[in-house]
Amino acid sequence: MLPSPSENPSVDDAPILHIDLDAFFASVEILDDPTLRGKPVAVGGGGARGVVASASYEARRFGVRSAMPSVIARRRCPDLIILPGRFDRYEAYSRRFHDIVRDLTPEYEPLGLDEVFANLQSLRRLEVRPLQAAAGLRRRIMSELGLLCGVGLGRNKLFAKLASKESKPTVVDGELVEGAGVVWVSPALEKQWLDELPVRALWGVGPATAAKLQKLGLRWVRDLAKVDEATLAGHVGAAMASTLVAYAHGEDKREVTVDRVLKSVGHDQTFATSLRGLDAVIEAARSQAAVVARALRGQNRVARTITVIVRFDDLTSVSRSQTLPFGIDDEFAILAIAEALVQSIDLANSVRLLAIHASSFLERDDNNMQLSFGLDPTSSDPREQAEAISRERQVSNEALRDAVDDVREKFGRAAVGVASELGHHGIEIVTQRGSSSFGPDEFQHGP
DNA sequence: TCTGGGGTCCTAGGACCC
DNA sequence: TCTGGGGTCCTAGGACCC
Repeated sequence: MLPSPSENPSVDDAPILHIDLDAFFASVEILDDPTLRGKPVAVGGGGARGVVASASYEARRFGVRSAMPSVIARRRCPDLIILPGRFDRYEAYSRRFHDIVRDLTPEYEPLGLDEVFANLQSLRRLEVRPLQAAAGLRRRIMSELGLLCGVGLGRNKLFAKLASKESKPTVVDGELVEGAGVVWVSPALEKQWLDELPVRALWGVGPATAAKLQKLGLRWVRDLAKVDEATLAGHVGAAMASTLVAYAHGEDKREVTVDRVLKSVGHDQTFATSLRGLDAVIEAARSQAAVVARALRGQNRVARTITVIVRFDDLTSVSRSQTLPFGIDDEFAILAIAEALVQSIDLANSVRLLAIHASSFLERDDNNMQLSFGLDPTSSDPREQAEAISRERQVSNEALRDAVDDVREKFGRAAVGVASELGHHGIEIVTQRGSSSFGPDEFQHGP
């Protein structure tokens, strides 16, 4: 599209690097099973409601793309091999990918499993040249992992990301066209790049925003550069307007953030056949609560907020959330709250998706302190330890029961027409089964 | 063609406190 | 008697990214 200058930029002209593994999930599957090489392969849900998460370039030649419904993908490519994801495997590759980036610089920020931004500025004194560093990364990722990737370089995240996209192979008329592998947006060419881009190419502009912009007659990034920000804000919100106008002028204040803090965990499940009725939904919530609890404990976090999301067959969604004065990480505690939230939702229509999310994290140790009211559960005195733990358990169960009552009071259980089924069912689950799960074995005190 | 599952961020309104 | 703003937290919904 655009000529890359033959210069060799310094870190000052190309401080930000973006690297993106090609067709990551599909490529890992092919590495693990070489008989798949050269065949159209996709990773994703193969069922009626599945979508493609990753497609090999062989599959892309048929028009298969990620986020495409599998039904459509199969129609375009009848020989498509759709594999379920093996995320443990992808995570293992991702860690090795990050290790290679870390050898270049510790100042990197992963996005998902297959992308990384890196800040090269600290390499200035080492006289590292960005183009050589990028080529070195590609060589190591190929020789050590067997994976292809594209690298973009630019003055900020905006240009680095646009450049890495440009570096990739593409499919033109069903034929694969090699990419450059490494692309640098020189500061002198920034304006030229932006002028040729549709608004949809900008980070944060999806289908909905693109449609709004289109209505305003804004189709190209160069159009956005001329628009009045206050007017735009009236249509897309203040934050979006401000970022879009900045991007259109080539400015991007986003930094490379090394240690992002996790803010929520959750589990979503789309059912092959939609669920009908409260019992079926609660049964599904039971296994989801266990998944969320495991994830929380894996992160050594407890969550104060539990959110339940239900999506109906017409794709409308409703959510209910409850914030507790204390954190939880136990599956029966999460289920007790989730169950009360589910009961507040009108389930007259069948449910295609159920999700449970946990957020507002506390450090587990802070939570223990809060719950044990000054007693030290790590005490060397076994009696104090036992009392602290039993206080914790009691407080948790009482507080949890109060929280469940809060949900019911807030939403009015009679209003949803399931009052007769409720009784103290949820609470009994908590006290009978929750007490064992709140027992001493479940607590992790100290190191 | 009919839309997953893991997340992040933004907005707007209401409650509450000072 | 009627009426302040500002700040923070919570909730519900929407949009977006990989």
